[in-house]
Amino acid sequence: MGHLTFKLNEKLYVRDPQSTELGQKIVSKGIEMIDGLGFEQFTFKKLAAQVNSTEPSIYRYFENKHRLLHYLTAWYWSWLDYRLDLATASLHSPEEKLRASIRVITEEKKTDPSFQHVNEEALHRIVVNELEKTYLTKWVDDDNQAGLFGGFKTLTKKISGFIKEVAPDYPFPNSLVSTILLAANEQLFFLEHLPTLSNLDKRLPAPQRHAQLQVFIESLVFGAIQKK
Amino acid sequence: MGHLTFKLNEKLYVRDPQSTELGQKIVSKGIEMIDGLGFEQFTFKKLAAQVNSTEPSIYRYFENKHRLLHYLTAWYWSWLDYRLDLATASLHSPEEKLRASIRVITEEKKTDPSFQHVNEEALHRIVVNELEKTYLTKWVDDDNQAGLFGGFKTLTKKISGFIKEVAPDYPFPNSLVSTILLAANEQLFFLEHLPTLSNLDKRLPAPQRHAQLQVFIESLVFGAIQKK
DNA sequence: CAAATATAATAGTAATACTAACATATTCCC
DNA sequence: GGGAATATGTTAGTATTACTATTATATTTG
Repeated sequence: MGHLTFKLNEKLYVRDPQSTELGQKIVSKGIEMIDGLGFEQFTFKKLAAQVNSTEPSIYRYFENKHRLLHYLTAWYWSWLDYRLDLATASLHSPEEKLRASIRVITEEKKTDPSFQHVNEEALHRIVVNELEKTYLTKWVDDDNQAGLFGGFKTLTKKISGFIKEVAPDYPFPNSLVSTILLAANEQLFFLEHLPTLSNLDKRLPAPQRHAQLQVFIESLVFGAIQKK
Repeated sequence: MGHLTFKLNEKLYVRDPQSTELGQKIVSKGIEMIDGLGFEQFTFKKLAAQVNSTEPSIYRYFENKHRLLHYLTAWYWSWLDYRLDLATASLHSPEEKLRASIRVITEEKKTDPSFQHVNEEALHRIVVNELEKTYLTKWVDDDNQAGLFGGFKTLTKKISGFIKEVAPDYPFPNSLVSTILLAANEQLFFLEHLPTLSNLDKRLPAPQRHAQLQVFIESLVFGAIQKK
């Protein structure tokens, strides 16, 4: 339990939070607090109080709260990538791998005992609610230059590769994958807050809802590439 | 020229900006400035300077800059809805209407002489860059209660209606429409800032790019509902 | 044990997102 | 034409945020 770590882009932090206890507390409490308060209400001052430290100490790990959000989403994409590898390792046909990818994307996210200090359920809610805030900023191009979106790109490329194997002539594999990666989260958001924009059923228990989501995303992917 | 107006939800503003000159200047300069600066860098103080007025005067029209963004996106959805009606009025088959809807969604947005005080090109860029900020907030549920997302819902429902006519058995018409409404903008954003996440070609001139976007969205919609 | 390193403590700044209170200008209508 | 209402302007102020600088104190390490 808690024996794995991801090597994330060094530009994501000032000092690697995995290397010290304070750093780990910043990450795990940071997840808790962003999940609880929402990103705009979350501040390093409040976080400092929760980890029994001070604002300047936190700034020694992350340039600002925005970079912390980047770090968390990058971690999330690495985690999905890892889960994708686990789910596809034993599979052979690209179509099976594609189907497994969609399952990984849409399945309910449960806390993974392989990673301490990270509450994946809370982290997934953060991704659903805040992901877009990592790139809808005036720094997108600089952040992209720095490689901060590498995790998202890696995952997109991997799934896109399966699509290319299944349907080599489909002209929009990357667009399709980036669309479903976002849509899966958007639909969960709409389900919660703007239910008329979705056909997922809030009254169903979580596993069924995620099954519906999976069917929806499959209808997009396999429909677009014409394999039913 | 400039002879049409939309009746927007009264909760979007404190005082109707269409009713006075200052109000109209706030809207048109607001569009210009949010487009130029980005939403976070845009402030009522800066806007006040541009319209030769003062912060408190602007607060008499909009509760805060967030509500102004709501107002602008609501206007945008009303405008698309209006263009959708124009584009489908003469059509008869639901499939044609659906195809026309996708064209309206994906086509290049040009300034519409029917509406003064609104630069639709700039407004579309704002929607591409800032739309999500209207709902990814702690006020979503209150804002939804107040009906601020009515425009988006109306448009979704209308297009969803076409889908239901074409494919009565497809279980996710609303999800499909909300997904493509967002995806069309996301892909334009990625094209500009994270091109590896898209297959649209930045080197192509705008009309062809929008044609590609249209083909991509058609592949999603007609693929999902199984009509090619 | 000294030196390096990490953290804490304190204080301060510019900008933001407002709000209050009051003055003035304009228009509406009797 | 005069008074009332309405819209706008003026000035000033507040709490919070997102930092930064400086100095002091632990703690680890070689």
